[in-house]
Amino acid sequence: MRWSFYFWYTSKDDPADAEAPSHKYLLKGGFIKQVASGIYAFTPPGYRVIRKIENIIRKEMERSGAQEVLLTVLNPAELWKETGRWELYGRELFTLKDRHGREYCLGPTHEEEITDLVRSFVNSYRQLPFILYQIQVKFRDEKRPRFGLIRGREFIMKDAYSFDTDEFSAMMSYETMRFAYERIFKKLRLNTLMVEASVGAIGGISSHEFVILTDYGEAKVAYCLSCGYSANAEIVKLPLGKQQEEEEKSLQKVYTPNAETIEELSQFLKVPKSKILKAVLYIAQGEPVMVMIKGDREVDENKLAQVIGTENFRLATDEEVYRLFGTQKGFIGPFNVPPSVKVLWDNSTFGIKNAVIAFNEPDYHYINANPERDFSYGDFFDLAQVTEGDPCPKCASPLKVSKGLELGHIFLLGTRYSVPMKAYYKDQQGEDKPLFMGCYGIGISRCMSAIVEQYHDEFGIKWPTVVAPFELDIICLNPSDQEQKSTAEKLYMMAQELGLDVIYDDREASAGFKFADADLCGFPYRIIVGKKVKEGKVELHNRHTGEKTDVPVESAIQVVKELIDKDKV
RNA sequence: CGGGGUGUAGCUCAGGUGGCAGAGCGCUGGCUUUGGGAGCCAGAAGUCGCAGGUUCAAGUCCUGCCACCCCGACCA
Repeated sequence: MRWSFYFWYTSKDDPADAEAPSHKYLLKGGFIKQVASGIYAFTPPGYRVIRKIENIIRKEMERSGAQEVLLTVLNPAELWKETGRWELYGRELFTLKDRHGREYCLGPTHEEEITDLVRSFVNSYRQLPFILYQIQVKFRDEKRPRFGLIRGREFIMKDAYSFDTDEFSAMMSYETMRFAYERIFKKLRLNTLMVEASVGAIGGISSHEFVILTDYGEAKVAYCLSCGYSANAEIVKLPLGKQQEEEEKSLQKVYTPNAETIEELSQFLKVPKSKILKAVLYIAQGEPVMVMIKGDREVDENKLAQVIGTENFRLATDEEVYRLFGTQKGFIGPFNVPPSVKVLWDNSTFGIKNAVIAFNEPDYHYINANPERDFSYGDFFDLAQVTEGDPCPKCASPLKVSKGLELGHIFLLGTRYSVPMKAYYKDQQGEDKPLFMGCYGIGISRCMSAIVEQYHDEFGIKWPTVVAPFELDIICLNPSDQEQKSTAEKLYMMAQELGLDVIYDDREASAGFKFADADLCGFPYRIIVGKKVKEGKVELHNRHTGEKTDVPVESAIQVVKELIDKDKV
């Protein structure tokens, strides 16, 4: 490709609205163009990267026996009504009507449609198992699109679905996909972590996420360096607190005006937050629920949802707190609690000694409160967010906690879709049985961002060779110099002949301009044709190592080809 | 959906207390340049997010709306 003819335009200024490195460099480097919030178009070089990622995924999917299909973007509402998801999916579903008033959605995922496809062809156990997959655009009206391609409302996804006779067979499909995913992320040069994930409201059986550790992700992952355990933080179980060995001091009532927050209380009383018992009031489906938890911990609302069996809850308002307890937030506690209030004790509160606690008296707290003597526990639950240093559920070593970005998710679904959609097969006894399903997703456009997050420096992107828009950039420093120009042209022809993905920067621009673009756009290799052509030499530059070497013109392309071939192994 | 912020040339931004619409980059033409985003000269380029209001006068003040970004709760 000759750059002077290529539709690729970079910017000298940092884009105003981009924070995450991937968002910034993809915009600045002219790989993507924002169309609306969470909606991006890909330019020719941007789409080249996407296609390379897709092809790596395709190859590994095919290798594991999955077969590619292409389902539709426009999904009729009827299918979604069969599984109840027309309502359940809620406002994230983009919906529309045709001229006859019939309802459709833009597919956010394709369990319904794939199940519909499969039930129309599969009748017998003899046809099972199999895995189908597609690469397609998905639409989700996200509450908050973020960080460029990282969370878009329109995005490219690979989604696969497995169909088996029973759970055991489905586990095999699941394992097949798990291994495929491990290979895919390795080939994409992404350093992912496989974490156990919540099976969530769908009631699946097993679920794993593939995440990279980055500040620009929204999942919280906990992992253990000594035994290798890793999981989405929301499913990490925390044990009952240890019995503290401390002399019980006498209970004392202390005037603590305006100490509404744990922070204020801790400073006012000069007591560590871990010595404070905090009461957090939620309203769940209209009913008050009080969570007692240690002051240095936060409630994990995913865990709370599991315990109370609904996701329909929120923090109580100041008025509600006052109406129930006759005092404001910060002064409520597990004493004389109205019978309508359900009290849940977090595991962390067990065994505390000489704690600070409020007993629903305005402007007063009690210090040196002790369980049994001054208050009594109720039932214990695991409700706290995991924090760094908490014990690993497997080996009890201190856990590490990081933000993670989810790139892939594999899920053993069971019969969640096949039963309501009547996707049955006849078993050997001639009986109808529901298909046993699994689903497996990879966010392809998100992977593009993830790669940039893992491979960049202050000058721009450093694409791994396997996904680089071009593997080699040939820069002719001074196109008006005939010798330089003809050398560059010759090298460009040779590179094309050897089948390299090469871009030839023949633009009329200063050297610095071309170097800056080369850095920003992230070509793994660069050949610079400059003054040294007089000595029969060009410079070879490696974007990843920063290494520069002079090589003879005749062998330059061969040298690069060998390096590229090595990178692709 | 709650909280915060931004909206002026293609891009990045400046425009106290209301008084002629600005800069840098980019773009067009010309000359000179070519190893780290070149120099000089000459130009083109605007519904100041939208609507209403206050005022002799609004980019600037007021009201409403919209869009986008960031922080929190959900998803690949």
